[in-house]
Amino acid sequence: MSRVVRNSLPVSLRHGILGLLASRPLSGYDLTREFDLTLGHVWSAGHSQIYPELGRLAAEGLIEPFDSGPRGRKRYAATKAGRAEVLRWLREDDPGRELRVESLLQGFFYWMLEPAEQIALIARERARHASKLAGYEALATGDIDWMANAEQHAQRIMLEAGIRYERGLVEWADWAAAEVGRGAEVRS
Amino acid sequence: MSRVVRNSLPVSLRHGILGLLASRPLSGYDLTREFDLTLGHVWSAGHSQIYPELGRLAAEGLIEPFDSGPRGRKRYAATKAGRAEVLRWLREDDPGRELRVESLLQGFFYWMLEPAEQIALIARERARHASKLAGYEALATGDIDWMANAEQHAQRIMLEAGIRYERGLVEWADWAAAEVGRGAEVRS
DNA sequence: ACAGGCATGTAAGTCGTTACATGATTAG
DNA sequence: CTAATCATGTAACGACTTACATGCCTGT
Repeated sequence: MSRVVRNSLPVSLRHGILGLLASRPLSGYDLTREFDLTLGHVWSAGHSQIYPELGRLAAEGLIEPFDSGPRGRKRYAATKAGRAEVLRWLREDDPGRELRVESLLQGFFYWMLEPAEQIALIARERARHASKLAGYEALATGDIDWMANAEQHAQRIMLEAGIRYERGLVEWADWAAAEVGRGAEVRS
Repeated sequence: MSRVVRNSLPVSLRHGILGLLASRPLSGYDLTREFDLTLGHVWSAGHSQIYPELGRLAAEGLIEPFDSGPRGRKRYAATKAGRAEVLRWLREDDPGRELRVESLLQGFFYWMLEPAEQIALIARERARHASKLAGYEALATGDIDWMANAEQHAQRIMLEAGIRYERGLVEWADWAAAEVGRGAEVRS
């Protein structure tokens, strides 16, 4: 009997899926789209990760088949145990895992380049964040009725996190470009 | 001949290591500490990932042993090819990989709980970010001479990214808590 | 008819975490 | 002398990405 106790803590993917299925039935394809569009700015997942996980969740009794549709479409819904697990996760699992922002990692090494080139790279980074910010803001001020229900409202609240985070980084990029100029001057 | 071309793009870890070794010789232990303390707020890595990667980088001629010290300490330095690779990475590889913030993922599902509990969880999240922010600000205003050289200055610039990002999330948490209250009122 | 999007899955390989394992040096 | 910290590594497992593979509907 080498039965291992199983996932002690991390595994965000399964809880992301479970959380979405707790409110309404969705197919693997739907979930993929949801991760891409909605949860995407804090956690991403591709379909090749989602389909196997649906299988595991079903095997564990946390979700169950709900119905079928055209083109082999299969929707799943959270079971009672699945919904309970989402609540347990929210209440008990304090994730706290580190942040990962690959593009900012490069910033630590910009100093190896000439100031002009550094400033150009910072501008590229600014553009990346400004573009995301614009997208989020357009969504926020679009024609969605964010107060329609609690779930919709939660999405609006999380969208605001993205807006503030991206706005912070756009402002940072402007500050950083000026700062690189200042540094070059001081040391010249 | 099934010689695969190798890593086309991602692989941030190797470039993080290479970037650090491009400025000065460091041991695996030093690198682990550096990832933990300095690069940590945008990219993390444990020693069990670093030691094998040092072996691979050495095998590829991007780094080489520099010297040895007590307790088996081995320092490596970037070779000419290694330094060139860092510059190529900065100039050509536009990372753009998605952001990952596990703790914010939970926010999408808070609506399943009572408003009072939601607000408590948001407070926990606020505390997490406020504490990080305080740490970063203390560092920034501490007694480090950030203008001492270009590398030091780059670290100050990246520290500012962390400060602005965490500040944005602290402010977000305050906004979110108020917003949850407002939502509960509207729908009651 | 055919293009585009819907829809599901598998395989191979890399990345990342946790746990295991060991030992040397230094400060108190 | 003994605890803390320095220091390096491996193993097992789980997470994630990219590529492969297939086929069905619907709108034009």
